[in-house]
Amino acid sequence: MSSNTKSLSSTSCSEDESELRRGPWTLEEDTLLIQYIARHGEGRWNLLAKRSGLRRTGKSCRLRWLNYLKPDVKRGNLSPEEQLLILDLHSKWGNRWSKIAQYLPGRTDNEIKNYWRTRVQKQARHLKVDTNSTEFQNIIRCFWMPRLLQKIGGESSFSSPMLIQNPMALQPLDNVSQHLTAATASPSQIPGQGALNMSGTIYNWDSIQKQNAESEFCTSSCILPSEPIDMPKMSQIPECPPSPFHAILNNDNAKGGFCVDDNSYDIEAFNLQGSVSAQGFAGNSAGDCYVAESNWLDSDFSCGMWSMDELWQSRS
DNA sequence: AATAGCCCCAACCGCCTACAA
DNA sequence: GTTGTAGGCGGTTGGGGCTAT
Repeated sequence: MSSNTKSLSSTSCSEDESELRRGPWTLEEDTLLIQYIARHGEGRWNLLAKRSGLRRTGKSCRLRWLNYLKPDVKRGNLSPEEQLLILDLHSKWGNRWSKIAQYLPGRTDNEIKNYWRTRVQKQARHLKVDTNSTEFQNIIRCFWMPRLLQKIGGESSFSSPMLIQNPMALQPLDNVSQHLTAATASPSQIPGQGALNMSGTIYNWDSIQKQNAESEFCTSSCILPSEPIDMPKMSQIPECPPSPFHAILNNDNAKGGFCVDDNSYDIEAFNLQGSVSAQGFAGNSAGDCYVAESNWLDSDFSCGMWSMDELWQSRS
């Protein structure tokens, strides 16, 4: 959307020279703002608004600069890595958009917020669940995030500047490193190929992919586009491990299979066939399978493959 | 080709916090 | 301690563009 071509808001017809402008920014306004900041720097937005000649509020100027004009603002679709980060960080911090945005260079809190509302919440609506519900958290952890991981791993080389620049990002997943053939290293030591650095840990994508490839039943047929998730049943599924990294990477779970279609890593593709391998869902009772966030790594998830029917039966 | 409905995102709003006077 | 101001944050909205019919 080109905001420069938008017409001004409803006040434009009776616009007085002294009135503040609202609505979409024009090219002239953008230029004024950029030039002023180039000369005087950011900050003191109300002063900026007065002195720059812009008939805007300081708030509006700040927002326009931070969300649109700032040179390092990244445009375009979020990469799988970025989506993964958002999902993971949101599970930790909730709607702390600005905090989440700190770990995605070039992305604004507004953009992340929009992503969450338009993509993630949309899916929750379709599935008739609340985004804060356990069911939806499970779906994200057990289906969406693994898809993103697979997508990331499937790309030729993983050298995400985002993750490398933000060693604190994905910190909640630190536990995973204990179960990986991981070596700590500074970012400068990171090999160019096949390694993901999180929290100073190198994750070897080759081994990740190998494990996935070895996973039983991990074919595209596991998840078909024809049958949506049955949410009433889904809601009965015991909570799965907090992190998909665990399910995918943990050797104990190598038999498990998340089925990922390289071409549809977005949540739009969340559909299940009658039989689904959902590592971490399994267990003879909710108590068997539920593992608290703090200690899931110590628990035994090696429960093999379960069909959805088995899962439902196990819950009954 | 026309149109209705949906999607996306830039921008606004209200609230909160920090800080200076 | 109180008040005013600025900046930041999360929630919400409006409208242009896209898509399906």
